[in-house]
Amino acid sequence: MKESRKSSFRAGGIESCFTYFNEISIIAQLANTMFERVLPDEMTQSQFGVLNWFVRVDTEATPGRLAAAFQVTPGAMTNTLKRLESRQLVRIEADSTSGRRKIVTQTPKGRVARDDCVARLAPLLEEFAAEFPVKGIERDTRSLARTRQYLDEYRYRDH
Amino acid sequence: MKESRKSSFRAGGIESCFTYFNEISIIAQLANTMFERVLPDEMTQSQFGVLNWFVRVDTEATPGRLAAAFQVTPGAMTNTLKRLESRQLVRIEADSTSGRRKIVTQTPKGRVARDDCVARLAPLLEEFAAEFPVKGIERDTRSLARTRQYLDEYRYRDH
DNA sequence: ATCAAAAGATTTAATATTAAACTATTTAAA
DNA sequence: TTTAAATAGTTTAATATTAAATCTTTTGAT
Repeated sequence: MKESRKSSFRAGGIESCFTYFNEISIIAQLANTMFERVLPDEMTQSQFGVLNWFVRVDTEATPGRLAAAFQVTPGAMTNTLKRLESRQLVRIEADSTSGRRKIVTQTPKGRVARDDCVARLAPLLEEFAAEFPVKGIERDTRSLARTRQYLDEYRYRDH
Repeated sequence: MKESRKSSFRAGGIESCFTYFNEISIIAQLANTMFERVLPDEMTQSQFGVLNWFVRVDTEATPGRLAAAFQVTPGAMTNTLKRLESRQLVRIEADSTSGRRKIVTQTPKGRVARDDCVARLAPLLEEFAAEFPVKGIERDTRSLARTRQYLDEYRYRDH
């Protein structure tokens, strides 16, 4: 079971970047699994994400804006919103100013559900925060934000 | 369209960590989409991941070891391997030393397919590397590796 | 030696996501 | 004003993934 063998990207910079994105995607997967394990059974990450968005970003949104914010297809967002609506955690209404738009808002019940999720997530994050100095996390976050911004802009360039 | 409102995690450390994981998961999603766009149509990230694993880590593996390495369920890996096998990019054989294990290896054709993927990915990474100093990326990677390690160990603790 | 439990892999049913087709509405150019 | 193109959202068909059930083989306790 020998680990670590030579790679095949020629330049070192490329190899480093590849490893970098690799670590990021593994962390995302592990954190996702970890979070989903403590969320209520009927609540997925995507659903929580939407509920939390209404607290962190804005009080209302169109389905399209949410799809863009979470980088999923419009169809995926239709599905997520329908599930949230069926449990009355969000309200979906016609936009009076435009017949093709809809307006999504969070219901009080949705806010309660979101707060419950946050309460379940908090201990995990607290445990993590106890292990890693906040200063370092914040510095890393700033650095990650630059990468995120780069990728975000990249996808609107021509390719 | 007002962005950025107050959060609701009480402690600042928790909030910072939440933002941290949030950035990571957004990057993972964007990078994944970006990578999948340049990979050949019939090749998914998961499939490339397995092919690349054989170059980066070891020349043979059991399905279970691969499932663990990629943090997916055994069923998901069965599916991925069957698809790779159907295109003769990997070989799946019985393990002579154990009747319940199987041994997966990469075929020469699989290695060629992997090299082709790397060639397609390289320009993207090169462009990225040109924008971000390698030193910084490597420092961030070390930091991320610590987080990954923490999460990796976390899931084996009792909860 | 026997047998219960664990381990490795697969199958099944359900869900989430995507790409692509489609419907309806709005915009803007002729 | 008419109409072609663009925009917003939904639906559909296919795929990837998961959890749970199942099958087989191995391990280990007695």
